Amino acid sequence: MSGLGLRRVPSLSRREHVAEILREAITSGRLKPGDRLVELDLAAELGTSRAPIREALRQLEQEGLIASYPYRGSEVLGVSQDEVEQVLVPIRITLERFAFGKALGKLTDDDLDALQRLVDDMLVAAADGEAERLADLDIRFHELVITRSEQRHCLQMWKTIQPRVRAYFRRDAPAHADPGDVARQHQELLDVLRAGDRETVLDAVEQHIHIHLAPDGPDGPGGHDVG
Amino acid sequence: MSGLGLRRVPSLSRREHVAEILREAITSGRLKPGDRLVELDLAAELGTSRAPIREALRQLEQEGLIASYPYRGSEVLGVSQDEVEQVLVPIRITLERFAFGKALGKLTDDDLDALQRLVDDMLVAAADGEAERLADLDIRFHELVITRSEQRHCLQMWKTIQPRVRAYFRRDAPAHADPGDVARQHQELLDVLRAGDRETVLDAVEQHIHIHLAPDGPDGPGGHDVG
DNA sequence: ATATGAGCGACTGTCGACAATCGGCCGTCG
DNA sequence: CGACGGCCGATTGTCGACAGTCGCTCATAT
Repeated sequence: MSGLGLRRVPSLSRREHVAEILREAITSGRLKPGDRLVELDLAAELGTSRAPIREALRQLEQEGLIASYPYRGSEVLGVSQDEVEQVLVPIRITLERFAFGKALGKLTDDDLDALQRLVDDMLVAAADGEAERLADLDIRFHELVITRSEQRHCLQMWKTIQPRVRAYFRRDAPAHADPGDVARQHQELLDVLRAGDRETVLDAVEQHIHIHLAPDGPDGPGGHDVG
Repeated sequence: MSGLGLRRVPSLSRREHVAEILREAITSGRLKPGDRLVELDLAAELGTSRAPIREALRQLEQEGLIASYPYRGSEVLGVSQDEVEQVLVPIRITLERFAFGKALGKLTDDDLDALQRLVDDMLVAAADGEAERLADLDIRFHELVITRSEQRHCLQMWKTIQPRVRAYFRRDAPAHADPGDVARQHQELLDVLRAGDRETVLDAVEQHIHIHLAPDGPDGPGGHDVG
C-alpha cells in the first residue's frame, strides 16, 4: 500500500560516490592488493577536493578493503581464503539468519514478486554467461531481504563484510559454482521464504550461504562444523 | 564545559582522539540514545576543526554507535537485547575462535605472563568492586590475544563490534555476572591457552564468551528478563 | 666504502570559509 | 479556518590553503 512508487533520488553525496567507485575498482580487481591510493591523485581524477576522498577512504578502511598508515598513505589489501571461510562466511550466516528471521513477517507480496524477478533475471544471466550480472543479482536478492528486516545495524554490518567476500571471489577464487545452480538455489530459498516456516527458513539460509560460498567446507580434514 | 575534555597526546591523530572520547562518552552512558551530535559544537568543545570530528563520526557510525542523516546531523543509537544476543555475541565467538586459533602458536612466554597479570588484576578489581576496571581488563585480555593472532581484519572487526557490546552491558543490562566469576573464567581460559590443545582452546573460547555475555542462552524458553 | 644527519619531495593532517540543504515559521490566499 | 509557498536559521557537505610528518637522497666525515 501507500504504493506511490516514489523512489528516493538522493543524489549521492560525493563521499558515497567516491566510496562506490573505489569499492567497485577494488572488488573488480582493477585496483590490486598492494596498489597505493594517493588522496590528491584520486581527488584530481574524480574531480573533487580531498575531504570526500578522505572520508571515503576511512570507510573502505573499515570495510577492510584498504589499510591506511599515518602520513604514509593507503594501500589496497588482499583477502585470504582462511579469512573468507572461517570468518566472513560464518559472520554472513549469523547476520542473515537473524535478518531473514526478522524479515519473515514483514515481506509483502510485492517484495516476494521483486525477489522472484531477481531470480528470473539470474536464470537469464546464468544462461548468457554474465557472471558479473549474476553476482549483482545475488547481492541484491540478499540485500533486499535484509533491508526488509529493518535491522539497520545488521544491514550495515552486512554491507561492511560483503565487499571483501565479493573481492575474494572476483579476484582470487576461480569460478567455483555453476551459474545455473546459483539461480536454482535462490529459487529454493525464495520458495522456503514464501512457505514461511521459521525454522525451515533459518536452516535454508545457513545451507544456502554455506554451500554457495564454501562448498568444500573449512580447511583440510576434520572440517569443523559451524554452529 | 562538561566532561568532554581533549587531552594532549600528540602521538595519536586528533581524529582518533575524538573517536575515543566520543566512544567512551557513549558506551559509558554519558551520551544517551537519542542525544544529538552537532559537529560545530563538538569541534568547539574539543578544540579542533570539523574535519577530524567528521571523520570520527563516520567511524562511530560504522561501529553502529551513532546514525547520521544527510544535512540533519547525527544521534546516538541504542542497542537491543536481540541484537546483542543473536548477532554481536555470535560474531564475537566467530572472530575469537578464529583469532585464538591463529594466536595459539604465536603466544610467547612474555605474552602469557602479561595475560596472567591481567587476570591477577581482575581478581583485585573484582575484590574491590571496581566494575569499570574489571571490564577494561577483560577487554584488554581478549584484545591482546587477538592482536597476537596477527589477523588485522579480525582485530578490526572485533574493535568494531566490541563497543556496542560494552555499551549494552554498561547502559542497559543490569550487573549480571559475579565479578569473581569473570576473573576465574579468564584464569581457566588462560590455563587452557597455556596447555595449547587446539580443539580444547576453541571450545573454551566459545564457552567463555557465551557464558560471560549470554548466560541465559540466546533463544531460551523464558529469557526476557529486561523490561 | 660505510655511517651519519641535514635537506628535500611527496604526502597526509588540519583548518577556516563558503555553498547547499533541511525543517520550521509565518504571511498569504482560498 | 486550513492549505500553500516562500523566507530563515541551523547544520552539514565541500573546497582550497597551510602545516606537519615521513622516507629518501646526498654531501660529509671516518
